[in-house]
Amino acid sequence: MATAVLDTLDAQGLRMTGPRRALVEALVERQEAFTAEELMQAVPAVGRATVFRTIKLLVDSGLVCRMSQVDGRPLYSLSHQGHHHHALCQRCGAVLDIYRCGIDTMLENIELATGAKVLGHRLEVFVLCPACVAAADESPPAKQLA
Amino acid sequence: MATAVLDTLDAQGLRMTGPRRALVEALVERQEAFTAEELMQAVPAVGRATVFRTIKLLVDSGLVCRMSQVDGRPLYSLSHQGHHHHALCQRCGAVLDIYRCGIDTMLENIELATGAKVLGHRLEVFVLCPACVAAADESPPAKQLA
DNA sequence: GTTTATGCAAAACATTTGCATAGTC
DNA sequence: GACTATGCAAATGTTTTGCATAAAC
Repeated sequence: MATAVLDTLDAQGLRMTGPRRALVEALVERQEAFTAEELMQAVPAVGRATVFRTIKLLVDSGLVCRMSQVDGRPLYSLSHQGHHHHALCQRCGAVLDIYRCGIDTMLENIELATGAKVLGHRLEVFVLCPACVAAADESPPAKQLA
Repeated sequence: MATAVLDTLDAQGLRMTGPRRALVEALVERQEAFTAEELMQAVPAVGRATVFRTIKLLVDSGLVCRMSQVDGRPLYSLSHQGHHHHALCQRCGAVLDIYRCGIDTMLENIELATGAKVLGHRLEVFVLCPACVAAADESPPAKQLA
């Protein structure tokens, strides 16, 4: 599982070091979105600087995507494939991928309506995931990513 | 022009102080998006803390909307009406409002496809505005919000 | 006169960087 | 052995906070 990610790094000519291995394994293990701080807590042996450097490296490699939370702070998750968007569950922290979002049509309409040329976009959707919709009535929120 | 904004603050029981007036006027004067820092530079007489406090207050009042730049840093602009999105020109900093974006249909589809309940969303579109599309071939980028 | 807002300076955060050391290839 | 990555600690940049003062209602 983590191997695929590590292979990609290898293919990019990056060195396979202990810290990188440990960070990638931590990410794969918890199939969830994470903040830089959470990742530092998950792998305390690795220094802050390396965590930030590695996150940046993974984002640049396209292996991790950066999203933003409601308050604007950055959140990351392993990127699964191609261009897509995310729905962040506000209760449990789950991240749902959205592939067929129909945004391309939307962007075309924007170009037509405004005359602007679309260079890129970012869409964040804040949701309650199905499990949390079901659970929301019974138990209190358990939002805890750490 | 600035009056409408000030009236809204007044209606919310907030005091009409010199600094607030000055900040709101600065915002209205430059009909453009701004960062906290730019606003501080525009009204140097007002202290940092007050600038941040006032921005927050305006965002909470719905008078200003917070968006994010490509790098994730926050950008603000006077909000014109209702729910809408923004297209940020990457060359000149212009902000185009997008009202009829068709995103509601998209969100409904997301709910159907994933079973999640959509609580909210944020869409940022990064563009070249029409003027910049025209100018891009001739002159070099002049991105300068300050 | 009471309550709220301001300014300043300091604190709190999050992220980045310089540089010597250690690890990979 | 050459080059890259790491760790630490310090620097950076931005936003927040405490508290005494000043302004608004």
